[in-house]
Amino acid sequence: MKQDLLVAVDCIIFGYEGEKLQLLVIKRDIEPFQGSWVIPGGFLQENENLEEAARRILYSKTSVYNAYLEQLFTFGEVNRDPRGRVISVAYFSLIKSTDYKLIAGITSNDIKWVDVKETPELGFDHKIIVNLALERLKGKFSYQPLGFNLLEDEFTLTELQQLYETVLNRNLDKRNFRKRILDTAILKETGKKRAGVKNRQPLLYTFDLNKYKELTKQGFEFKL
Amino acid sequence: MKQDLLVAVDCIIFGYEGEKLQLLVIKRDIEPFQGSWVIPGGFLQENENLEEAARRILYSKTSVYNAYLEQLFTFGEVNRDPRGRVISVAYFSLIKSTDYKLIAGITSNDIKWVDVKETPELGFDHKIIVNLALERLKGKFSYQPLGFNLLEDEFTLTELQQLYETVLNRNLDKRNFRKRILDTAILKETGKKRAGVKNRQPLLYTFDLNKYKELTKQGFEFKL
DNA sequence: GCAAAAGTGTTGTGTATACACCCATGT
DNA sequence: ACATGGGTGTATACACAACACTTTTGC
Repeated sequence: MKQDLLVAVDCIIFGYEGEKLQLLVIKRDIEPFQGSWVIPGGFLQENENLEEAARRILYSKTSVYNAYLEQLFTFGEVNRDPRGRVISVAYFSLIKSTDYKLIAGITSNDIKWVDVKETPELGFDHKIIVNLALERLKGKFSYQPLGFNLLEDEFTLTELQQLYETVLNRNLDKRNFRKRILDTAILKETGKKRAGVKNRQPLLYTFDLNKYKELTKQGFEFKL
Repeated sequence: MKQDLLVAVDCIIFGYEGEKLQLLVIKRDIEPFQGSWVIPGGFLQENENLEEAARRILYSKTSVYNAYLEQLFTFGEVNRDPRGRVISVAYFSLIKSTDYKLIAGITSNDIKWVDVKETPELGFDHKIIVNLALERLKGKFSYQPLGFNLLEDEFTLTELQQLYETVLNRNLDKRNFRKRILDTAILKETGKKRAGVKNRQPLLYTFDLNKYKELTKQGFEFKL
């Protein structure tokens, strides 16, 4: 038994900065699609699992290892790659704002963040892949607290709300948002305030992962 | 570039009979796991898409071609197959009750339906795959009207409710269930009644696919 | 007429939404 | 003192959950 095909892993990497949801794209330096922007990917190695491959690719572009990572979908259209048959297992990842800033610093000509609302044309079928990732992200945001993976460890409620508004693409009521988030009790007050702002200093919160796990076990549901 | 691996497609095939959710399993006639029960699968052919492969496998075991089919997950653990590296793209499928009966008729020693609550040990990592499929099915049932894919074209509200109770694994209130289903208006009365029962004859309904599509476009949400 | 399942509304309870003003800080 | 965003409570509408009796049919 032999198959004349290859298995690749592609990563949709999301960041959040300037109240915009950002996507990491790289410029291909070889054919096919030389010079086109694409999402980072690579071929699966013999001794690695799919998720390991995704983390390897993620790390190679961002130097981030422990980001949120989730399998999205597997694409296998016969003609999706002009070189031949390539099956692509797509993963999507959420990068913390602190890490985002480091990556932004090493920006070169062939790697950059783009606002997902202004995504350029992408090589292969990567536009389709990204669109699916966006739908999934939006869907998951409504019933799972993923937002914390895109912010810094400590954040204000307003920052969190702005993130949700960006991803869900609608405005949320400030008081209702705060009430719901605080009622679920998955946030912990740090007692600190963000200083150096030109108005009242907002309280800083962290995501209480243990509390969240505990609640999840009890069949708790988060919805927004 | 060369990879020493194979891509397989495996199908979790669900049916519904006797108020039980059923899973189609086959007995392997070759090593590895010879004599074990497994879910149907096969290797991806060069000229077929992933979903086409899933349909081919589905058809080869059930003679059903147009069942509900959805990609579930891709499994790629390094040692999941003793023969070597095999990536498996899993699909799950829902078989109408009418088709179920045909398949049940051709039951042989090496293919059978089993109640998912009494699934035997399965070869490879298929138990894990089936469990994931069950979770996904349960999840989707709550917010997408998939039930109709497991019943006959015409069904009674009680039958529909029993199906939901089986899949969701909890009891539902009859009046509330009927109210909600009928309020969404995705059902059409046929005007017919099911005769030959030893009590009052229940009305028969069909799923109104067009209405459902229309409502979905308007951002309607189904929840149970 | 009896057994068995079909069919049918109302009421309370909790949840989601809409909404406006005062507070702290920097300039 | 003024501009900027932070922080807070209530009233209303809506959705969900609980609940029991009458009707039809076959035997």
